[in-house]
Amino acid sequence: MGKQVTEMLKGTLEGIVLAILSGRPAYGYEITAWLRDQGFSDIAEGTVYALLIRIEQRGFVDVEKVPSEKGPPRKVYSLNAQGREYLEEFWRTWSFLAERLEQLRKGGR
Amino acid sequence: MGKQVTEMLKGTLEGIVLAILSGRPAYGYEITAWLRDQGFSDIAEGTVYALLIRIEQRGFVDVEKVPSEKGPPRKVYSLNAQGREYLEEFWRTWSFLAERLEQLRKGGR
DNA sequence: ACCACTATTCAGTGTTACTATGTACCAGTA
DNA sequence: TACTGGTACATAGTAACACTGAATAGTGGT
Repeated sequence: MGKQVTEMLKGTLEGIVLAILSGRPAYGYEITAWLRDQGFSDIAEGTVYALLIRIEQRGFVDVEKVPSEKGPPRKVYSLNAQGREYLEEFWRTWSFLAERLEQLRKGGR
Repeated sequence: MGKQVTEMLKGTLEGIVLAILSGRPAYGYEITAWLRDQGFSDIAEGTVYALLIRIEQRGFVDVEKVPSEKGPPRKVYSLNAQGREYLEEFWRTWSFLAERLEQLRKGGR
């Protein structure tokens, strides 16, 4: 999609994935497919997996290995209490930024 | 303000500054002060100056040195045609991201 | 002479997403 | 048996960007 999105995703992709997990548990391959479906056409698989490992190490998610009918076992991630707290902080930060951007767009300086 | 904002600003700060310049020409010190005023409390001066040099090298702005009543001369930046084009692309990218984020926030997965 | 404010610059660091590749498991088919 | 394709995860190296911290420099007031 271009470099602009790539840079903008820094910081927000993490929130996006946490938001997805707040709805229901999911695993990497599934998340990647969903993102592509939503128009994030060139998010690399490696990016998602790296991100998942990161949020696991920070303690935002619980992990469970679940056997798959097709292929190797899935690592299913679910948001825990700490993750929900962090997600709420993410939304506050996002709101702050989005409000200022909208003001700027509407001709404000 | 925390690391979350810092990461989220990657890619958007550039758009913010371009949007500011689309209103009227401005110089670094002024932009930094304005940002701090808007609640971006810990955007480093160095960050803004580096960004200005970057967008200058990409050809998005025209630069003019203007003597200041107090202190060294100002480098006044104004958005040129190429910059306006890039800014529009920025808004499209931002909209794309913002829409998906809002959907996610409203419980959609 | 010294300090505060204005104004710009730059070297070094950390974080994050991308590229590219490798590993591995399973089902269908020639 | 060997091959292909879809599923699923991992990782080393790279690029981009914002931050830290410091340096430089001009002006006015004490």
